[in-house]
Amino acid sequence: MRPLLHPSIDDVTLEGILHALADPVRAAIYAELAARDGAATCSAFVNVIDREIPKSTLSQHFRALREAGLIRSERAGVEMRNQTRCKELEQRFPGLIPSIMKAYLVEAGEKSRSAKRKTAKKSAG
Amino acid sequence: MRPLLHPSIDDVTLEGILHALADPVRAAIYAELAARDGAATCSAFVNVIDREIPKSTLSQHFRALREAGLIRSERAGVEMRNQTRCKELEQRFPGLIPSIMKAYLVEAGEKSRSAKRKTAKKSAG
DNA sequence: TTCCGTAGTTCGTAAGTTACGAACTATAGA
DNA sequence: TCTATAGTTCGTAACTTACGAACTACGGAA
Repeated sequence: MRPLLHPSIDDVTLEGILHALADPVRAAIYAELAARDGAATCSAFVNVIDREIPKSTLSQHFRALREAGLIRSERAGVEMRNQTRCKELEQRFPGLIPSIMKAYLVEAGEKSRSAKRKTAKKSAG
Repeated sequence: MRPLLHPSIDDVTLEGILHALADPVRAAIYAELAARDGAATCSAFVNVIDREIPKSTLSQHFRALREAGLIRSERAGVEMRNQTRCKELEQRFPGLIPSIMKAYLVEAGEKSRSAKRKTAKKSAG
């Protein structure tokens, strides 16, 4: 098992960040992590989107976020504790992550509204 | 030749934007287009990065930017005029594009500084 | 009109990337 | 030492991307 790789903040690239967050599963994981105070395990995200994510896939997503410099992971017993590197990232690219998260929430809001409309239609029809 | 496809601004997704701008060639094209006042042709970007980009590849990059909703393209005689959709995008995801461009310029600044250091070393050595 | 040149698109394919199940490693606790 | 839990790695099939060759679209000259 190769050791966890965390790039130094100076080696974090815009390209890497955008690529990592361009995936909807990773964006959901990051948004959820950012919304929490502390750290969270990987397996807490098995249902972060509508369908269940296989754990090998989830593991790859965490690796992608980690190697892009978005999160920091450390082993704690049998599980893994993950947290965002938001302070460092804010220093490196001021305003970037907050504006992406804001856009993420704009979209999440639209989705939940359109879901509600569908539910309303169903119960009306 | 299929007609140019421009998504309605409401159909523009964060995922699409991040994916489009996660490519360094497309980010460079977009940044360059955003820095200009008016529109520019595709072929103006053959050398937007250090090496020359084949025109078929360039064409695909423009399509990607267009279909992500980042630019608007229209035929003008034999060439194509491209411009950003920055005002619409600003309405849809306030602050998103400016903060990505800001981060892009942070990195571009770092690169030019490290290139200068190399040049200085060379002429000193 | 026909021919030619320029600008850009499409297609085929080779190379690269991603997703996921099966098999594995690491750790805690009985 | 055995078992259970959490996560990783590997192999492979599916998907995506890059680029050359061949094409389309248009303008201008003859």
